[in-house]
Amino acid sequence: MRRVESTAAETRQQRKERTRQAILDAALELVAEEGLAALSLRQLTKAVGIVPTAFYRHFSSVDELGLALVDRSFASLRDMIRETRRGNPELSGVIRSSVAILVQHVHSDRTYYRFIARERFGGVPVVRRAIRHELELFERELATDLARLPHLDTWTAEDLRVMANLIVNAMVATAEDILDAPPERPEVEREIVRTAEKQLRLIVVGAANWRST
Amino acid sequence: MRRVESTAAETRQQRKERTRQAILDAALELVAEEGLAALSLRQLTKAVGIVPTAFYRHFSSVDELGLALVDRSFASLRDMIRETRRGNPELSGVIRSSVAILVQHVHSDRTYYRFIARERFGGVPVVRRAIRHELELFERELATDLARLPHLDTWTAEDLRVMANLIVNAMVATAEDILDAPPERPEVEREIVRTAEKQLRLIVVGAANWRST
DNA sequence: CCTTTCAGTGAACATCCGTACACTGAAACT
DNA sequence: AGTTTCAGTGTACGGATGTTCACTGAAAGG
Repeated sequence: MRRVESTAAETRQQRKERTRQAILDAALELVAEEGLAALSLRQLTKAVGIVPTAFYRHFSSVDELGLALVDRSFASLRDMIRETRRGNPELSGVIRSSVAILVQHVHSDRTYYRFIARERFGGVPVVRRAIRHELELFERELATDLARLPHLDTWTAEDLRVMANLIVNAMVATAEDILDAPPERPEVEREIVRTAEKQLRLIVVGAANWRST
Repeated sequence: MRRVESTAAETRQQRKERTRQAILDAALELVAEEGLAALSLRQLTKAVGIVPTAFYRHFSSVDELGLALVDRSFASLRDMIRETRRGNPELSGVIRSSVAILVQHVHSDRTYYRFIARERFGGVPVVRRAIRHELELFERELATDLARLPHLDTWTAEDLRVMANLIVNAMVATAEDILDAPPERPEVEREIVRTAEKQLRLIVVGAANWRST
């Protein structure tokens, strides 16, 4: 069982994992066009280069595939928030840099964010619920980060969650806008970025003057 | 051509229109479960009670059906904004009443809002673009309404659009939350309403103190 | 009264779908 | 060396899919 692999090229587990990843990659491509509900097992396996029945060696159902895609996509999102956290904690630059990091991530992991945006409301129930749950965890993380900001350290946990929810919704919408922006017209994307920054600033200003009215 | 209908019961055009509406109704039901991309023409026509080919007497393609659904759904949304406009213009109560009207509309026209939320990001490209366009019009309307509010009459058109966009995104997310809330637990919905109200208030407070920081 | 229009019919089609089943062959283990 | 495991194969199936075409029959128009 715990033998060192004798084959020079590739062990069996490695091959399997490689096929699994190939399935996930192909699924992300196909889902981007028609959505998970309209995903055909046959064209998926054809894109991977395996026979339809071989799919079941890796996933017991399409729903399970969907959940794996949720995991994979949110791993990228967690990378993003980690990177954002490393940035400078000054309030002035944090908005610009956060949006910039978001844009960069959306571009490099385009298929992940397309998947999340697509299946968040549209997907199969079990996948939609999984995404919703992950976004909730994400909001909670964001809320604890927000609590460290100067004006917000006296806020209740609930108010922080409400604010985090608003921010996450705005950022998801921003991500989808960027995905839909024509690549040959960079000024459209600049406009989206400016809008996102203004919205974040509006929220922050609102937070700074909260309960003062 | 312009004869008064001689038949007592129903004229031919009326029958056709009735079938058309039945198709739209059935489509809204089916789309709620799996999305427009996974809609089957056969089960749709079976639900209506007509033969598959009869569908083409009303729509030349599924995409066209989708666009008709967009029209129909946004007609409901326009009713809503009209109703909201009629409300009292005092700032204090406008948030609570707006959210209340939203909730009421989402409940009575549940399938329309489900459709919009589902197909906004997830749908067939042409439908997604149509929804995006309608939401843009809606944002523009909202922006002109916002311009009449006390603190906002000096704002630039662009800033108003940015704010309207943020509000619309938050409200769409709220609508979907309400749709997903379990009907047997009204306290969940109350929580969603409270969150939506707080978010709107946060935005309004931000707007009131805009550029003052 | 005769003709036209046209919403809906019903059979037929080629194609794609998911999945069951027995299989192969090489890697992994004893 | 012999055995087991198992990722991937290949066939075959019953059923659902979208679209075609010629049709029916009642309402609308002349």
